[in-house]
Amino acid sequence: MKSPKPTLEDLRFAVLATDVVCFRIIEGKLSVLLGKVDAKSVFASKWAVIGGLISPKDTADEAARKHLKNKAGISDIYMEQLYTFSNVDRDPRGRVVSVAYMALTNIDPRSTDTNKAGYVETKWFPVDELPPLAYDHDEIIAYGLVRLRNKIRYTNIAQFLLPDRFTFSQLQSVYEVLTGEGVDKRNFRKKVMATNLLKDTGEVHKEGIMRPAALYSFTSKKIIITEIL
Amino acid sequence: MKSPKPTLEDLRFAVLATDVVCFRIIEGKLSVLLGKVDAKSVFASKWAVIGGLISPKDTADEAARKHLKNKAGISDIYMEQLYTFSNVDRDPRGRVVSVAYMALTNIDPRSTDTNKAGYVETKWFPVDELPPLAYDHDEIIAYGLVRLRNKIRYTNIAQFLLPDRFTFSQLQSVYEVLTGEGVDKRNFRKKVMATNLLKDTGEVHKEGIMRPAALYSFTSKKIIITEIL
DNA sequence: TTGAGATAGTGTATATTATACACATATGAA
DNA sequence: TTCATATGTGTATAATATACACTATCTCAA
Repeated sequence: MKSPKPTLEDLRFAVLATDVVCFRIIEGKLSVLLGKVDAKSVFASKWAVIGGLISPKDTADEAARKHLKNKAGISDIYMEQLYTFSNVDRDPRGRVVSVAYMALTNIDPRSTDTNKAGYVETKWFPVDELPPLAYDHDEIIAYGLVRLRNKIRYTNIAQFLLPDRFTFSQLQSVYEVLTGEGVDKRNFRKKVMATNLLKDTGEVHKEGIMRPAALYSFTSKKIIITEIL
Repeated sequence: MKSPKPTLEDLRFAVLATDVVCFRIIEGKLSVLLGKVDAKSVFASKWAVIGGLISPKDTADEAARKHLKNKAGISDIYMEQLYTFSNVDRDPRGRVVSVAYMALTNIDPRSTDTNKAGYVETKWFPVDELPPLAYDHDEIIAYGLVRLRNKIRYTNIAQFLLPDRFTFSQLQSVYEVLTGEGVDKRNFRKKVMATNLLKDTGEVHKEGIMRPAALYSFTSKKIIITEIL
């Protein structure tokens, strides 16, 4: 026997959320920004990636950017959609479907003008030293890691983990941290230069007692797909 | 001034849907399965990819499979999530967020045991001869096309567009249709064989008056990532 | 002023991989 | 038996990737 036709309310059963896996390389370690969950929550004292509910007037993208801004003081950041997690029991409080994003930055973009809707505390954790995580956020972070580690090889997204102008050593370091393997600097330079993704700014980077290094920048902020490594 | 705390009903504003871009190669043309929208709809006489609402007990994946089965009589098909479309006005009737999927098949898997909740008619259309489409389904199909055309180059998903056992010519044809460019059959064979994705079944394919061709199959149904073309 | 310490920057020889290319083979039908 | 049709195979050359080590530029301290 068929059940009666569902009402509109039956269909509006789910709360929509968004979660943003924000990556940054800190002292040679790929790290992710987490927020400590409020003590009143089921997941008290666990950590979660930055996120929250989507409100009626926002797209998932807009909601993701708003939560980054309100809860972590982050704006103007590279962001792309990862995957939508819809397991029925992923949130013990009820049905929550989450559209996950990945964000990349090279600095700590957090400012202090966050409202009180956020986390007890936000903090960057190296991806291989993660604390206990709330919800299915381990799965979400793992998904982001795979995406990032693949995409670095065939797109120009490395730029979002670097300052606007950077040395070849800095660029190479990003690749080594993400792939986990070292490369010969002469061969690395040849490969990267062959892609035409970089331009020499003519400026040099002076720091400490070392020989100054030429500063490069990416030619395009748009995602360009081309084999690199 | 801040608005009052939203109620649960305020947050459960969206209807969740799923849309499946189902691909199949028919007579050398990459084609997609569409359903003609009911005459009572705003999009009457337009065509849509197979999909529908997600119900409370289903994940997006489960909902996608159920709609394929109920509305197009399709089951046991390769499927992967594409992207979630959340534009506020993508459905003129109200807020509908859709989790899009891509499905691949080699035959017409439609059976006639579809219930009446479906479309006026379902039909395969070559991707470069699409009829007027409902909602943002042009965008969804375009997204699926990009995914498929990229993924064929570095995974073993070509298998889902082929029968279990296939000749090298059939395999090469899949690649040529999807990439839009021809390849030398000796070089193609070398590249594919180097990946170890295929095994010779020992059997041969006899058809018509031609020399029989050896039948191959993929060694794994699981998605394997390895450079092919 | 000179040498030590630190990182930047460069070229070549060799191995590996990709490409271009043409003919003999197996089958059924006439 | 020969014709039509699609199958199946190898090699020479070009292009690309890899391995590898020294010189250059700067600051600081002796």
